[in-house]
Amino acid sequence: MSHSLDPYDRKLLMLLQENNRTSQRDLADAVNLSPSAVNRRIAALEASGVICGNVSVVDPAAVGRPITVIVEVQLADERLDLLEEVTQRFVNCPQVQQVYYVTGDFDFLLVMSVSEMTEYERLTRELFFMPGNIRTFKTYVTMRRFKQGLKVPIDV
Amino acid sequence: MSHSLDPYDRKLLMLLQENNRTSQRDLADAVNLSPSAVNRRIAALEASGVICGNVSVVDPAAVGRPITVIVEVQLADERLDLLEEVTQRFVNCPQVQQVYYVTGDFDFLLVMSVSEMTEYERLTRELFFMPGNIRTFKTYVTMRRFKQGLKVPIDV
DNA sequence: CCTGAAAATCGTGAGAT
DNA sequence: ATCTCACGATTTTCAGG
Repeated sequence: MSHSLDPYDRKLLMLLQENNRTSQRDLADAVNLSPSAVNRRIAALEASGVICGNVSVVDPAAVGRPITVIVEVQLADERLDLLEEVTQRFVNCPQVQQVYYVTGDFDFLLVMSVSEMTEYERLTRELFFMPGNIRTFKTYVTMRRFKQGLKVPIDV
Repeated sequence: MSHSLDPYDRKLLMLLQENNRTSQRDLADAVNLSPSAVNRRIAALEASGVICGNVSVVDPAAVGRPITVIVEVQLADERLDLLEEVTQRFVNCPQVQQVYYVTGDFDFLLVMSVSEMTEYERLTRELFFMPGNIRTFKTYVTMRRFKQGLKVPIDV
């Protein structure tokens, strides 16, 4: 695989995490490289998977999904095949934005984006009450999202 | 404000949430519009804040931050000025990706991206042990991130 | 609000250093 | 590895329906 990222790559990643619409010319100016050097580096970062996506961020409220719900899920049985089945159910649900499998008092933490609590209620039936393997779940409704991003800190 | 999004806008948002590098011509083909119509709509969506960002997604492991930690924070006092102070502390920490203020057993839920547990340990001192106002916090280390995105489901 | 074409900008490869 | 330059593609603007 590709070896350690040099300071140029890191700076580019920082900038692209802020705004990936910045033109390669401006990026070039910012890091003191030529546009084509920037072009090659970005291509390499994408090919190697360091950059694993390029997306627009949509304001949930603007598309009718103002409610973010956080759910702690506790499994009944951690057998591998059952775990797989549950995971798929979570991942395939479009309202589920994030699925973390964690150590501690519960097993999964979900972040969900819903339009109203009735929608969430309906989803709980599909996701948690369905067949089996889920012992309990705990719901937390967010009153406010103070920060929500995927930005990873990158040391220079 | 901008009026309700029509089906064209919704489709565009869906596509841009997947990949905002898709050329406006391809987008135009996908939604059956002219490229310039697509251009104007995207500009409007950005101006109105429906699209609130355009970012590259970086693989945390590839930049030396393989560990995602989830923290439940319980405050000692929910006085507004203290709350504000704590919030700022969380938001300003680069390792903190997400800050949710929630109802229920605890007050804040944080998602953090760190390089090692020692880094996390150091951050707990800055974030939670500092002056006052934090009663307790509970740490959950994620063994696996099955899904991590900000994609909002958009109904057509 | 759309289309279609013109104008400006940008991304990308070739060749040289 | 890099840069410069030139070409092709894309974005953006503008006239007209």
